Amino acid sequence: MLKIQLFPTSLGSMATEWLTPDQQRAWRAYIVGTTLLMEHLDRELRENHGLSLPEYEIMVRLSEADDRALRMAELADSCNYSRSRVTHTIARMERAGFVERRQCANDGRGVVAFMTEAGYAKLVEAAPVHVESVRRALIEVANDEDLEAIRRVFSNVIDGLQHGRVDPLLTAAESA
Amino acid sequence: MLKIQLFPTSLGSMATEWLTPDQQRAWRAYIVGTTLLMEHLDRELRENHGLSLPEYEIMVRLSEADDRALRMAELADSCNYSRSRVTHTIARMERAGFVERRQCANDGRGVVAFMTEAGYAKLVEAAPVHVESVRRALIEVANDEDLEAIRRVFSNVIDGLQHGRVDPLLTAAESA
DNA sequence: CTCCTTTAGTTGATCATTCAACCGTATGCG
DNA sequence: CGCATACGGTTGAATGATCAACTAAAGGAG
Repeated sequence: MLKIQLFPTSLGSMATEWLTPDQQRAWRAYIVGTTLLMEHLDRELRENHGLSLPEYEIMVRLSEADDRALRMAELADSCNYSRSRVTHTIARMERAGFVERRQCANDGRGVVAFMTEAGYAKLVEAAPVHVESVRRALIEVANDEDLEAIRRVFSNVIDGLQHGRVDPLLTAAESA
Repeated sequence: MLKIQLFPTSLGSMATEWLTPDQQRAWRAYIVGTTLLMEHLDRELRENHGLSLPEYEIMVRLSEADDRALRMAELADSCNYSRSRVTHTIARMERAGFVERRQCANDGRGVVAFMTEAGYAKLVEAAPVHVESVRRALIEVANDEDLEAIRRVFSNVIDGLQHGRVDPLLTAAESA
């Protein structure tokens, strides 16, 4: 029985390079580890602080911005979330009292989201616990070289995906 | 204006170690890179093959199993998905004709999901393209040492989270 | 053997995200 | 100046995931 595995075999018509066993192990560990890590961090935030991980990311970005405020599009860009997602998430956070929206002063199209005092207090409460979880789950099981490799690799991933060096439509055309 | 940043400051009552700048950069690159990578891989599978990333993961696990079949609980464990999620996802895949469910022969509680010929054909079609995307987006922007670091770190993450060495309730009790 | 606890999987309601369409505003070209 | 295009953000329906509760089957203790 032929099994699909992500290393060399005569699968498909495409002259494709499959992953080596080492590449495969790295990929699988990354996928499973990331699934567990995100679920763990999200569950802890929700149970202890009533925040989801995306809400936490948004609050971090707002807290770092001048006047704790960002345009919706800037917020979407910095989190790499869709504008629709940010609109829905900010609406929920506004209902919870963590954020308020105001019209942009110099661009009638724009909306600025800024963090309320309640939101800031919530982040102050949640951040130390969250960072501790990140440390225990990831930072403490890696050494400095490992972390530098992660930083370098995922910076390269960002470069490739964000700046169009990996374009599936383009690569499909090249193969044609 | 005090900004929340993930490195040392007098935030919170907990005697917490914040992340160093290097740790912070690794963490941020990982979070943003992972968000982009998952969105990219999921979008490509959906647009080109009508599969979501979780559905693809499930199909890979089934294809690797004896007789291309797994119990629902085994499937949930191997993907690190909840049983409820697996039930809903398998129901959708069954409606699409990629999977069939049967009663377990020697345990009346159990249900076995196995891949149909149509499902297998779909995976054969999708796998080379998906692997190529993984190669281009991640493997090609890392060297062998980087990949070994990723494998080691995320294996450690899995160990810590899956085998109870990071237990938020326990760590909270220890701090009390 | 009976009964209680645990396991396996499902169900349906709710929530969060995605998607396409929409509306209002800004910009730039003819 | 008017109009067409692009931008910014929102909306609501559809989809997928989560959650708590549920049912059926298995196992073990008394």
